[in-house]
Amino acid sequence: MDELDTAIVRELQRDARQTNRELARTLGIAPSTCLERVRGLRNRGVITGYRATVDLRSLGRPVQALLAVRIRPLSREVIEGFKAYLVTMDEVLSVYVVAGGDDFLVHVAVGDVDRLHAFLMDRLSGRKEVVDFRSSIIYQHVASDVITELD
Amino acid sequence: MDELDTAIVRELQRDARQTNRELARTLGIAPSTCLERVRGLRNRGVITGYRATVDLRSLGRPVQALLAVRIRPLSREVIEGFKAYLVTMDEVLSVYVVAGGDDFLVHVAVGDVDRLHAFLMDRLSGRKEVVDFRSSIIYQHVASDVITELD
DNA sequence: TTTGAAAGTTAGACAAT
DNA sequence: ATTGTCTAACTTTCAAA
Repeated sequence: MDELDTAIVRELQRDARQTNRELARTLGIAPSTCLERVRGLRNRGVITGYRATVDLRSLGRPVQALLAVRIRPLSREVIEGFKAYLVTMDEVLSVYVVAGGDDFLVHVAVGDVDRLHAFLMDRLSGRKEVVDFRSSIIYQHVASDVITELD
Repeated sequence: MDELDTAIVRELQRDARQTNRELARTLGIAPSTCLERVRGLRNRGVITGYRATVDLRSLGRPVQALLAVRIRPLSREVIEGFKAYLVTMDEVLSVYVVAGGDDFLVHVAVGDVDRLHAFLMDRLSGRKEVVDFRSSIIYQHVASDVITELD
């Protein structure tokens, strides 16, 4: 991860579909060099993929919530099982397994509040391992699109 | 958003760097048609961008946490100001403005626990509007890479 | 809207440095 | 590791259906 790698990672986070030539020109290196670098970053697992980002509203899912869930018993099996269950559901965008008061934080997006309620009642509260949960409506969500090394 | 648009959005979330020809072949349409569709989705704001995803560990940021922050007063100005402050900091990956007990949930990634502590003490607890916060270490974070319409 | 064909551009491989 | 060159593949435009 020298300066060049850092710049490539930054640029491809900004726009993953720019051409290799364009990227090379930005960095002031030959396209073939650039291609080699990008391949290296991909192979070393620094770059893990290339994804289109979408507008949840356009997909008919304007209502987002964060669910703080407590489960018991706190065994590896139960945690993995519940996590696996969560990620199978289309409503779920993101699952955080956390320390502290809560065990899971689950980011969901649905069509409306009724569907959120239905999700909580029909898919969550019925689970044996779920002993408690709170749901918080998300008013705004901002994600930084370029992640860099620190310092 | 007909069936074709849905498929394009799905495919480009899976792999944003596949060629237009490849995508067209998958969908069974002509490349020129495919290009037109993709442009449409981009212009209509359904697809908001194309981003490389990165491995936080490779960027030297293996320690993640979720910070639940309460701020006062809860005015639009203070909320926007605090949010703007958060997103300027490289440690911050994501900011959720939420209803309920907490006002903000902040996803951060840093190099080690010392730096997490330093962040909390030096950048967060000093702020006038922050009346309380809890930090939870994230053991695991799984994000679904393909977001679809529901039902 | 969708398409095929044409023209211009790019990706990817490779030998040389 | 980086580069220029080469060929095959690709993108993009546009006239026609």
